[in-house]
Amino acid sequence: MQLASWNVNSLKVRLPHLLQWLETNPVDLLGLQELKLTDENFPLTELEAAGYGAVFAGQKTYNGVAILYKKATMPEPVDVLVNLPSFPDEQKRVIAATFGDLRFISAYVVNGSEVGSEKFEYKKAWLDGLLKDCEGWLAQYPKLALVGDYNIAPDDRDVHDPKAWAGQVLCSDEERGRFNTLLGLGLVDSFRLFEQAEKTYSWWDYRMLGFQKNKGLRIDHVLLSKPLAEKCTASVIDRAPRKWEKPSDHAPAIATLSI
DNA sequence: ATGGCAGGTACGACCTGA
Repeated sequence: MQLASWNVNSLKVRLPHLLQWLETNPVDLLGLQELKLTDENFPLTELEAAGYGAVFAGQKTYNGVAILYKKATMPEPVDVLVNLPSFPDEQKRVIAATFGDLRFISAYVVNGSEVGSEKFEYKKAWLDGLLKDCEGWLAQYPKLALVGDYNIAPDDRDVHDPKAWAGQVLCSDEERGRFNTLLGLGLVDSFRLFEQAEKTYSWWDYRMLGFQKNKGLRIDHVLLSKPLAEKCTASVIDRAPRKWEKPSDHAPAIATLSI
């Protein structure tokens, strides 16, 4: 089976890309972030026509997350949870659901704007809430996947210009420390289980020809609990849709599991 | 050092993203 994550930066604009991508990448579960639309505008009809069901938590203008599941291979979702129990939040950044014995979570971690800013404090507090809840989830669900836009580049290999980004938002010790704490709880960065090409990123700035110059960061991750990581046979980032007309600034991350 | 691009809101100019 395949588990994936994609920050689509407006599902309204990116629906054609999503449908096209699913045609060639019929993943079983897909976490989406930055829907930027309300629930009544969620394109459920179009996705169901493509063979996918969905659970979603939308929001006007900002944020919004969803989980798509392939109806042919996945059981119906149960125990749907929106947002973090440990961090009450108006912003829709987390959705979780159970498919059989697999707990799948799609997360849109706070950006943080600038180290030291109010939004950065919100990011740290939000991540602390995630860490707290994750500890409980891992105890409850041996097979757990936490995918999403983490807005954290875990180490310098994940940054096109580590010197320029040193200490900056997405790369600071405070953010990386929390990411490592997450790994310490028992999650595995599936991407690093395998040999990877250098300078593989998942996000490129729209400006300054970021993609053309490969000035990117790897901030979108598929994290797996150990029982799932043991079954993981591949983990890649698909740059292809970043080359399409009017792309999202993020590329999808995909893990393949032998289950 | 700065701004650059894109989406949304709403129809002018601003907010947010990373």
